[in-house]
Amino acid sequence: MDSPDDFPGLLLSERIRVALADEITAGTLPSGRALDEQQIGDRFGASRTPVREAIRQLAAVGLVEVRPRRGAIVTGFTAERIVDMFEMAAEVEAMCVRLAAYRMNPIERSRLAQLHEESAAMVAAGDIDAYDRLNWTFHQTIYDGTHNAFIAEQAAALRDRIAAFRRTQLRESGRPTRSRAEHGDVLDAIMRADGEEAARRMRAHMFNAAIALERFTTKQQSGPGG
Amino acid sequence: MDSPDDFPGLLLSERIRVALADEITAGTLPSGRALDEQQIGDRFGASRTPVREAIRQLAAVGLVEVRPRRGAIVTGFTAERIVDMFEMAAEVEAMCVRLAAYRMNPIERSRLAQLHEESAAMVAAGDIDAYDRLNWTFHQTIYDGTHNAFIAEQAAALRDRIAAFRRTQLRESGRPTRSRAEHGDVLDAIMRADGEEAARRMRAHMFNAAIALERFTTKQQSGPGG
DNA sequence: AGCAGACCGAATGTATGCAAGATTACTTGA
DNA sequence: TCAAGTAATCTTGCATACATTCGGTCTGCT
Repeated sequence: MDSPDDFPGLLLSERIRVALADEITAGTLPSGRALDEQQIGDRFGASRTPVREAIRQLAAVGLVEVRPRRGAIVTGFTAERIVDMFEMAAEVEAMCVRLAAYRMNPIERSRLAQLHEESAAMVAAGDIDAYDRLNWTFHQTIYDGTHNAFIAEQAAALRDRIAAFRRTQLRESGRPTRSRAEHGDVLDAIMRADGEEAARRMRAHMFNAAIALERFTTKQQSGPGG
Repeated sequence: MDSPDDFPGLLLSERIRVALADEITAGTLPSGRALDEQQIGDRFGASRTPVREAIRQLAAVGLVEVRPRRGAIVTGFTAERIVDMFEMAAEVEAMCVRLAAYRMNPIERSRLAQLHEESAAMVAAGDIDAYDRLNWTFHQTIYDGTHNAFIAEQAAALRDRIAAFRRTQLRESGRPTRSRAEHGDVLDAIMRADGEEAARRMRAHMFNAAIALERFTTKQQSGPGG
């Protein structure tokens, strides 16, 4: 897993950053684990310099915390913090869909409906990964529908940050079907340009996803970062 | 201005980061300006290492853009992008105040009202800096009132990012008085625990601040980063 | 004269070495 | 035996040196 020798074009610090991010979200590096620069450098066959840059990048995304002159530790994802992150994500999604419902042009609305149609086959086939990818496109289309590049960037960045937890919840039995149905409800409100209702339905959708995640993780006891 | 010799306790990279951030938001470093690591290091009497870290930190908050092996340039803040940032800030503030109106306990509401009372004297005295600081505390108290640590962090970070543009708008004649009156409207809705109304009023407040900024900058032609 | 290719310079990326601060362990005293 | 102070060690922060790549320019060919 720790073989940044692939991707020869990328910067060494970038490869280390991606590798560390994977290990953190996968739980290989548990919450609170101290990140020793020299040790990580040895593990990747690199010096401390690119490791330091990678750690700072991870700190910017919130995956690690750096204490000046005291080293970096993996961010502690308590259950409460994950709930908080999900609520923030839900509110941001609601915000985006409210603006998008008012601002999307007919072509954008049509594309959104088409994406929703395409997802039916994936849910029927049980292809969670494919559905998750199309799910991302669906939400990204809504972000862009706000016609606000900054909001779209921030929303996408936030979604990336909770990606590790988000993908988990789709694995609960029956969740993809209900997830798609909720998408349909949101889409319906968007088509009627009812932003407030779309926001309410999106909040409900995200709330249900969070509930599904909690049910799934409490049963499995294998959440990322414990 | 470039004297990071003050603040001896802080890390050198942090001092450079703050100094560069100031110069960017103040317009001393205009949009698109290339940031030469060696040159900046010489200017601050430091080596390239802390300069690199500072630049990466600035990239994380969106003040500069780093192209791999091609150096960093100051982010271009077009008028449209500033408008987008203000809209995002307005929506986030509205989101926070909506949640806070539902969740703040009596003590927190009382403290918010007290802050509002204290601001009256500063507006009357025309002390913009003092009012701006109390303004920050007012909004931070609302963030904390969401009882969601993650949302509070993100909202504060976003507010920091637009701080440079925000302080400018208070310098328009008569703006502090109107700003405080709008705060009073928001506070009123919070006290009645009417989250939706508080959100609407907060959106209006932020919208007015953006309008004031635009009026002020178009008259002055001295917006940060041009 | 215009364009293509190679060479050169300059800036970034990485490695290594040194200094300062923090943590830990040990010693000494009560 | 425990607590406080001190010293040793380890880690981070910074400086310096080397490697690599990108951009510009010069030259040669068409």
